[in-house]
Amino acid sequence: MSRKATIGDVAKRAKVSPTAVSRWLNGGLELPEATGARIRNAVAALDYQPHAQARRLSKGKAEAIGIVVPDISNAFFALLAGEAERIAVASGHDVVIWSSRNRIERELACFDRLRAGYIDGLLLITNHEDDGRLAERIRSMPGRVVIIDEDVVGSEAPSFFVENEFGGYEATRHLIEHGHRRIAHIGGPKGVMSAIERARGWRRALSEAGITPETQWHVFTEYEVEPATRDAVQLFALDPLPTAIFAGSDAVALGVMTQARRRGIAIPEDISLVGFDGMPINDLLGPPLTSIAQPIDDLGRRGAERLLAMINGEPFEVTRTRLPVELVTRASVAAPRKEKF
Amino acid sequence: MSRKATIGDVAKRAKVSPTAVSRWLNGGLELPEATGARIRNAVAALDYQPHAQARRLSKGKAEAIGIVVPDISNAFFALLAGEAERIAVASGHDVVIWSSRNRIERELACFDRLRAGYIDGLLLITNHEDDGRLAERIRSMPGRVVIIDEDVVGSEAPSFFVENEFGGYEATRHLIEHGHRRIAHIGGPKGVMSAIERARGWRRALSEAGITPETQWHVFTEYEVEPATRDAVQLFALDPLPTAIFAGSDAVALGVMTQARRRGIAIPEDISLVGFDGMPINDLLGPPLTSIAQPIDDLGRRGAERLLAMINGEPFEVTRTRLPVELVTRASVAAPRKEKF
DNA sequence: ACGCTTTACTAAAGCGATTTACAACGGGCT
DNA sequence: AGCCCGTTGTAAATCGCTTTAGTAAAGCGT
Repeated sequence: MSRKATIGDVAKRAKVSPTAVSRWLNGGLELPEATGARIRNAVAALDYQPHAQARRLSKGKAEAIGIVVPDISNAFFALLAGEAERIAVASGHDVVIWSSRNRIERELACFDRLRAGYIDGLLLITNHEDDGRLAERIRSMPGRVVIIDEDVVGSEAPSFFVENEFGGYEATRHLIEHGHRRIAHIGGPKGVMSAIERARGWRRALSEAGITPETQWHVFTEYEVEPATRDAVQLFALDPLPTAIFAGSDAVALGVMTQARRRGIAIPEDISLVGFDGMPINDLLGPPLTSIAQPIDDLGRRGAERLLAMINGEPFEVTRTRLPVELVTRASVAAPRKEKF
Repeated sequence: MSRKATIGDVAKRAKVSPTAVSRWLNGGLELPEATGARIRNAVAALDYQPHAQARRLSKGKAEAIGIVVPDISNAFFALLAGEAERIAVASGHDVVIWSSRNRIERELACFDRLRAGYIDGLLLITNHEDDGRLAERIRSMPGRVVIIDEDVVGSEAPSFFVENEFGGYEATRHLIEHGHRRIAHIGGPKGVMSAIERARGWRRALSEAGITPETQWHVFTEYEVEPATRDAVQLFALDPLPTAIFAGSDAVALGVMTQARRRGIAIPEDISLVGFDGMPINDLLGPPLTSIAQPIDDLGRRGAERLLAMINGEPFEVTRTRLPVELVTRASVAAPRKEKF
């Protein structure tokens, strides 16, 4: 196998200078048809492709963006990343995906990649509370970072969230309308914006209905199935049991379902359940899961578009966009059992 | 914000040559503690990081691998890619993920990236029949490609598959043992190895039980929920209905479930169902889905390990490894209803 | 005091593109 | 004839790092 053709080889074959080839290929030089044809033929004959690294070094651009997600094998993030990837690839950028596994060191490492020029910009999706280091890194790279889905307190970057408070409110309203009053909430970690806001919506709906939640009705967990399964135990230890549960994400709802199944508690007959995310699979769960649907595609798309625009020179501006959510009713909610007094 | 520090700045500050800095940092030069400390301090003071593109150009390595999946937002591929990513990152490589959306042009484009040096190696996961172009590209880049999960006919590369035939056989045996005899199969596309092998296992099990499948019992679809939902219609048009269905993947089984639900057909009471993949979510479906579990993590891990080893100079060798599968029984299989004659 | 080895580094040549600045040439105008 | 200008290019610098091939100085044995 012969060495890969370089621009010099093409130039030699087309009997012009490398400069001419480069400029002609990149559209910076008009040449008579005959010369153009010679270059075109040489490129074809040698199957020439500009060397990625050399080009990047010269241009000072990586033509790539990074996406940091807590875990790419989580369907929600896979969906989000998939959409962002689609947008980025369409505009000629490569996409490097990192699973941070919620380790802040891994997230910080991605910023090193950014500084080192591996990528031109970063789409950041976190899942946990920042200790200040992330925010500092984000501020240090203005115009290079877009935040999606979950806030990083004190950061300054364009960000795209959903209406978490309203979603929590709607979910809880829906349960109240079905006659529930003992409505527990198992949500994301303390200190995380989405968890705080969703819980706030839950409280507001309860309060409007004249219900005062007991402290133990609110359980904190992580937005993953395993931890949620573990922490859901606290819900099932309540006496009396809640008649309904608002889960802070669909993954958390999956944890609740797992735990309910283990204990022979039927959903929705014994306990009603509402999730948050609106994953496509919800339709097929047992039972199909009522959930607050997020516009996942929009989050990914708009985040990616904004990042690419900034990379291409759109002025840096700190915006915080809220995208709407929507209640999707399925079969995991029913009226509570009649209680005996 | 000042310009990023270069190796020259570090050298100046540490009062040595750039060569010394480079070699010392890369472990190619032993220096007295005092000099080392000066460099270390300079690096820290300037917050120096080697420029990614320059380093790559110099070394002739991208320190990155690519992963091509049909669709990253499909949970199976997300799981696979996630595991491969973990391995690659652990060895200091970046991971570029492409969703091919089963368009062969997009897959070919990834090979251009490989040739252009954007990445050092490619982990290829396809889902469809090749027209020969993929195989040719793979052959043209020996030692740079590893194939996972699905064969590319005529390619020459290390590959990791699962025991599809045995899986199909086991799934069908399981149904036969429950008393089923009218067992249909809806599987992946014609011409795709996994689909052919799984169907072969299905046929063998039937044949051993003295059952001759009718032609219409075998429906072809794609390994995605949407197409499977559409094509499952053919199964429900059969008269008499099959009492059991072996689906070629869990996504296909999801399609069957969707269609059954629409028609008010109960699983497993009216029809039993077995899937293939063993996705974690199967536990929580309605009903929990019996399935042939693939060692997804192993596929991703071993594929990535092999690719990295080849990049690091392990001799190129065409191997085809088969990983074992395992029947995981859940609630989607029951005995067939008694028939009236 | 001489040559040899070891220590502690460095100069300069790449890597393969892009880009800036400039040059040769022919033709039209005055 | 001399000048200008558009066309058709080219030479050389640059991006920031790695790496090959050395060199200067110190140490050491005899």
